Amino acid sequence: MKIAVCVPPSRPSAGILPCMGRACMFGYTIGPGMGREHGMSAENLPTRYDPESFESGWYEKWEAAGAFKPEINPDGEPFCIVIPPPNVTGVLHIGHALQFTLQDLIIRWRRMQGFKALWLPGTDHAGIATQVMVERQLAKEGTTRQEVGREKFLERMWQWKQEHKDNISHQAKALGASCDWSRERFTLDEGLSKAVRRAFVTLYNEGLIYRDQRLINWCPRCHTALSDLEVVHQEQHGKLWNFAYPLEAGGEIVVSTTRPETMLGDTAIAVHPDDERYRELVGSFVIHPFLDRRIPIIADAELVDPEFGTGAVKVTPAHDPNDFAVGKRHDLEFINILDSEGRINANGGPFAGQDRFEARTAVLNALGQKGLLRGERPHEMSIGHCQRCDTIVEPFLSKQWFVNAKPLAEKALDVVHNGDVEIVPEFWKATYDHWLENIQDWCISRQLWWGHRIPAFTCPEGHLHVSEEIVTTCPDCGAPVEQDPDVLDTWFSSGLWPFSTLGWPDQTEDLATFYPTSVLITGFDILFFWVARMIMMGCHLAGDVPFRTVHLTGLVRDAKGDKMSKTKGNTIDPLEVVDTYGADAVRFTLAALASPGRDLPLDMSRMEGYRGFATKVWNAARFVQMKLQGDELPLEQVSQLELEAPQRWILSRLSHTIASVNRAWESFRFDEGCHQLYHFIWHTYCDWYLELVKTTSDRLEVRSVLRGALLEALKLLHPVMPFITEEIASHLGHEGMLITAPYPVEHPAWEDDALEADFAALQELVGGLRSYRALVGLNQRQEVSLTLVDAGAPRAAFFQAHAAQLKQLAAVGRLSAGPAGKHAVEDVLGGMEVAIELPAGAIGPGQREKLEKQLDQLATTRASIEKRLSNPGFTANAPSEVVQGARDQLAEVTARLERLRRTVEALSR
RNA sequence: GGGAGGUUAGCUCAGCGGUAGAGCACCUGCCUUACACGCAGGGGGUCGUGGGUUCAAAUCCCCCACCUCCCA
Repeated sequence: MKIAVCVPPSRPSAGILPCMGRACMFGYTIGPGMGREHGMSAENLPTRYDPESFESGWYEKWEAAGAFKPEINPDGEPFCIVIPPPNVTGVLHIGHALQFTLQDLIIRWRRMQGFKALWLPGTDHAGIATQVMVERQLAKEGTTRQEVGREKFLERMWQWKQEHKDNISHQAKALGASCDWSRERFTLDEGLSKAVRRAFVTLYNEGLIYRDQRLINWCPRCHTALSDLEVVHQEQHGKLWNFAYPLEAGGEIVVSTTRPETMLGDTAIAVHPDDERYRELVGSFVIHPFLDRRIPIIADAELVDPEFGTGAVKVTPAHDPNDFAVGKRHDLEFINILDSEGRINANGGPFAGQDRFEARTAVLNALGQKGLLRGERPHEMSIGHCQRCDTIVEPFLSKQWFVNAKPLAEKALDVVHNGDVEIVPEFWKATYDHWLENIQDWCISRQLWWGHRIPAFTCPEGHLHVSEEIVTTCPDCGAPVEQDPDVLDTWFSSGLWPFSTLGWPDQTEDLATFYPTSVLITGFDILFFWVARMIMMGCHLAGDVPFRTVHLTGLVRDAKGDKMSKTKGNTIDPLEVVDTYGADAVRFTLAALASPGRDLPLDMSRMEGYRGFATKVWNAARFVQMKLQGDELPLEQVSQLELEAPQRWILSRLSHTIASVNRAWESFRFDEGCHQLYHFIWHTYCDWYLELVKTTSDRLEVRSVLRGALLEALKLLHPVMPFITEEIASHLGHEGMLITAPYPVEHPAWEDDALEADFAALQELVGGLRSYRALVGLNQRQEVSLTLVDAGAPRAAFFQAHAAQLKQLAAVGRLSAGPAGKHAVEDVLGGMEVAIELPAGAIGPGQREKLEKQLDQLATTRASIEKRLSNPGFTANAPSEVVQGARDQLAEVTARLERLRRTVEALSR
């Protein structure tokens, strides 16, 4: 294959229409005075569309040409997308393929429009998730990370990261992702780590990051704190137990609990202050049945609902968020009864060493033995699980680092309200607002090894120093210091991604050029985790919003609409479907299914259908190629000649299509753009235009339009189907690659509504003729005679002039004007009265029945229009064009009714 | 409990104030020299229920039902 490396023309800055005068616009390099011949050197397109044979080749050519780098359009306006970095946890799934497709579509479109377009790729270290993977690997080898040691363990992590990162890049390339790999980033890169340290220190110095002993979510499996967002609440059938605490003064008080084992940490019993039943007891004490402890009875209106259970509540400040607040309010003792594994610690007395669930049973048994159990009943409750390993999380008292999120959230709310950041689809704003308005402080420290080490240093004296640079000795006392062993929440570094990847905190050229970035495309499921935090961090640290627009996509689901998951086994491997259907079909399918704000039920039959579309394009191109002689003119030249109607018509349709496709991309209506492309190429260009010109395709201007319109359509399609469009264009003698060709722009001069109306009439006439042919079972090629009854009608001349096309499209053997023949079917088609001469006896009783059914339908239609028109309110209030439309329609229906009735009557004789 | 989205042809979804659309599936003819991953023709919907606004409502407003998701 001939490889032409495109040297892109310098173009005016983006947003401005590319110069129409430039000869290379339509792919030709035109020397002085002479169009260079094309096409003769290009090989014929193979008969079979075989995506595998050319896809990877094109990717290499694009990359070799530097087409993915923004510098390819040095003078363009900057346009930037940073990739939502896939986790290095594993391989990409079809949801990534969706997002890669949409991002690539937008970036290719903008690049072709002349923008200095950057799509910056990268991956995320995904702290817990990845560490869990490697820990599992170690477990299989019969060891643990503690045994291996921090240093060796991290080596394993980096090894894992490298393998998976390579795999991810490979998958992205197979999909055609045109990202600038020279700018690829990883969240643990030195530059990004520096950004993390700067962010941490800055926020710390501003008082927005602090360390505190608080109740956090603890995963006993991962041995780490989690943020609230990383806890997944699941409804579960539990039990509510009642048991009695003996009163110090004799008697008992019965409390209800879903977690009896926590009674080991109880430091109060709370009742409602207005509750008559317990008023006397407030201020007295109960005796702990297993531990040597007196526990006060307190009154708290906030915690206690007197209607619920017995109206008395045990209070465990160190193991329940509500109780924690009570503990603070009443200055209670905070007794931690668990260790980091979720086992009862020494504070649990006789139960020490037992797992939390064993302890539950043991405590219940012990209560039973002491005769303190007072019954149980089923209870529905919501239990928090670790997002990564599904272990039940434990509210746990622990010293952690937090971000004071409220001040950051306020700004993040502002920028969305005032439009600095646009959220698409808009309805997500409500969810975004709600979350930010109720935001809680964000626990950012993790007891993991894989991540950014917290830049905090402490000496044995307890002096704390937070510093971007490594501290070795305490500036206060000179003692050696130790760095905080913990790492930061992955989302902390992800929150910096749009600017850390561009070089922040250094004031790099990329940062100056591309920040704020233009668009973020990501799934709605990480709106809080990531999108909101990027906005908070960007506004606060980078001084501006991280992106102008965020487009939230739906989730890819299986054909039945179920969520994909490995356990269900309904996941789809992007590489596998690319192998089966070709990357272009996969991309087109995903983009066409991407209706705003909706999930994408992915049915393989859709994929097959769009592979069919790719094949259609391929075959259309083969047809065109067969007609070419090598001297075709570029579209801009040929469109200035006196063209015949079919050529002017396809250019008019093309221009309208170009306009709607651009509009669709502009508004993220990927579905709409794809449907426009599909319809134009298949149902306009192939079904009608190719058929219209089959008899005239030897002429230069016809061949030129045939080729030129196809090339324009290919450019229009290129952002969705980059490979096939590139491959075909090269075979049609297009000079230079489509990836850097100017994106088509609307040509108002080509648009001709009157002509389109004529062609719509022609299509209706052809459709009618085919219908009658099918009605009587006439072969599609068997000729019929057509009479234009009202020879003076304006459209008669148009039809007469296109007798050749009528023959080609509807096998009209003889076209005449004048009165209808005796045995003709009369009808009104394409806005004029026509008579179709069918072979004698073609219409039998069966056909007559169908015609009569048609008559009934027409009569019904007419009645409804008449009803509308007879309403004085309608004629008085409706816009005149609507009323006129109804009148025209009535006239046409009436005319058809008369003609058809005449036909049926004639048949009856 | 709070919030968001959905309910349109067998399936998956567009349309969101002026005569019900697409793709796939289905039925009937066709290998018409680009394409059977095709060509042509066709059947199929009281647009979730009930009210209201309007000359006109799938489309706007209200009530309800059911489904999905998020937050607590």
